[in-house]
Amino acid sequence: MRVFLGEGFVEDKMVNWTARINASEGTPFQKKVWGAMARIPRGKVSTYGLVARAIGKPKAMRAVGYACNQNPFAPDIPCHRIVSSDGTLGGYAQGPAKKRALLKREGILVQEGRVKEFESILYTF
DNA sequence: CTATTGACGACAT
DNA sequence: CATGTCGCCAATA
Repeated sequence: MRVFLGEGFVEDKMVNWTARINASEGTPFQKKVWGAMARIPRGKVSTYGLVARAIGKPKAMRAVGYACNQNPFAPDIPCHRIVSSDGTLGGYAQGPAKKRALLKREGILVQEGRVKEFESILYTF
């Protein structure tokens, strides 16, 4: 099944976020980031750089981080599943403990600041 | 317009 | 493994 921009998952259910994202206050760039993030399934993680690549702006990983920080749909649009390129946790608006808790609830463990089995659960779009 | 700020990343040391 | 540097980009002041 092909997954389109704007579609994603809440829990395990596929949801189309397009209308809500478009109606939000975000800038065009932020809306693209949120739409891409929404596709990351439960149990997987991705990275700031991969999201940047997925929206056609491969060098905008820092700006992606900023857009994550502004995500008004968290945690349904799962910005907590975005981690750093080396598998370390990266930041979170509500603090690293919250990010770890959300991931743990999805079966993703963070040990010594690094996502367990990072390479094998990486979502690359 | 310029300057500054970040939930970054690649590379050097 | 741990820092530091530099490049990059969107948002903001």
